[in-house]
Amino acid sequence: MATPPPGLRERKKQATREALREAALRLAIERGPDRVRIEEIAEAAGVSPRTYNNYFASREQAIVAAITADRQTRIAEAVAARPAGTRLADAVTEAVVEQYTDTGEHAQETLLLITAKTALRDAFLDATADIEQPLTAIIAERLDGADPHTAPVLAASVAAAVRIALQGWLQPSGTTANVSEVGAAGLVVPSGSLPDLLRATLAPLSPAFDAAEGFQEPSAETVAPSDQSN
Amino acid sequence: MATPPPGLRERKKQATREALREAALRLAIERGPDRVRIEEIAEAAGVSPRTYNNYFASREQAIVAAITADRQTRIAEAVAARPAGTRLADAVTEAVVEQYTDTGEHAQETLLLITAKTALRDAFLDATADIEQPLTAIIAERLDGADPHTAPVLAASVAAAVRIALQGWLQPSGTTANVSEVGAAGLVVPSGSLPDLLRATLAPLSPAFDAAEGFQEPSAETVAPSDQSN
DNA sequence: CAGAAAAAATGCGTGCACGCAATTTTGCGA
DNA sequence: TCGCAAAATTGCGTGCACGCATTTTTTCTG
Repeated sequence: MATPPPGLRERKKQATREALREAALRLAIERGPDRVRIEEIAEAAGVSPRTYNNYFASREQAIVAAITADRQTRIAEAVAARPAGTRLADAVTEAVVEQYTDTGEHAQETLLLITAKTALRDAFLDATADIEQPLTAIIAERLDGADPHTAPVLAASVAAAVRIALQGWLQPSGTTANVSEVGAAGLVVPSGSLPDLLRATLAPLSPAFDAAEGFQEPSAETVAPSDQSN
Repeated sequence: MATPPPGLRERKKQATREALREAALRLAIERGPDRVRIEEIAEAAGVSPRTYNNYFASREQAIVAAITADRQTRIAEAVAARPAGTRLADAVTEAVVEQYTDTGEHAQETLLLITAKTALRDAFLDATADIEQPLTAIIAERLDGADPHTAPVLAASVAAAVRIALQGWLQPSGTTANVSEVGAAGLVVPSGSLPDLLRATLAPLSPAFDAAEGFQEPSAETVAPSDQSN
């Protein structure tokens, strides 16, 4: 897609970017997030400290990028991979769940690291916004012809929902002094499975997706057997 | 509710906060956003530079706070002010529109200032997240008894949608270099009226709200008191 | 009303994000 | 193959965000 020759220059940039984020993560794990100086990260990646700042705006961003790296690429593919007949809501939901279920090699170790420092956790949560752009594109494609506002809003809503889910997921300790009570019932699930939490969090948005799709095709009831055998 | 005496200490804090943001905005307008040193802001507010940083994490945040200050307070009230019979989607939408339609005294001047510098624009957009918490509370109240996940997600989605709308609204002003035909009186109001834009952007979320409300009352369970046709 | 405890304000030091301008690297066409 | 223009890298300087320890202010108890 418009990148048969990805460009040699661009390759080098991506290589540098990867080297930087890998170095950042490795050092952060080795000696703790606070004991990593950007000078060391830059050196480990073979660039100057100033160049490091051309790639990442903060130390936390670099570290977190090591796990959120190609998420934005995979998310679009994952949605596109769903059969065309699938409800858009389901396609997006399952694609999102898929992204956060991989449990990469050092994912556990990294997640533990992130929960430790607040700044890292925030950076991690902010990184969910990265899926917004790809999602907007893929949703707009499926909703071709609908109101131009719809796709961006739905994509942003999904990103926001994911952020909510992750927020609640890695929150077991340290509560927030809230001014308003949210009911006497149980507030947040105590760190159940992340996939289930994501599904539950995205569920409230399904009607919006259905309506957007329905507006697309006025006829034919969408009563397809929503079997998610995966 | 728990604040008959808002606390004398808390009052002083809010006063200081207000003094800081007002000073920040005034100085930013007077001499441009880049020519304001935090030392001056602090001095104008009668506190030390270090104290300033206890209130705001960045210069941009302080400046922007001057216009987004009590938005989070007003938004909840605005929703609550809507008649009980109103669709929640409409109540929220109109409440949001109301917040961004006031056009305060120096709003025009300030908006122009914000469009100029990218950092300010970003801070302004990030400030929309402030309505998330109040919205969550008020929505959860109206949806009392529903899935605990719903309210936070809907609130976050609304905030995201508002951000999208604002983003698109103050877009055309790219760089701050070329001023060939924009003119001095050229207010940056590209895509029609902001209220309409907000409504259009929030529209895709309405089905989600409707579904949430419908799920609330499957069969007129929740007793509606005497008719309050107001 | 005194004295202690909690909370905020302040000073200081450190690391760093980022603008700017000079330098090196990369890509492209003659 | 040889420049030349665009893009990336780098060094430098400036302001500043934020942790930490100290001092001042406010609130709570006896």
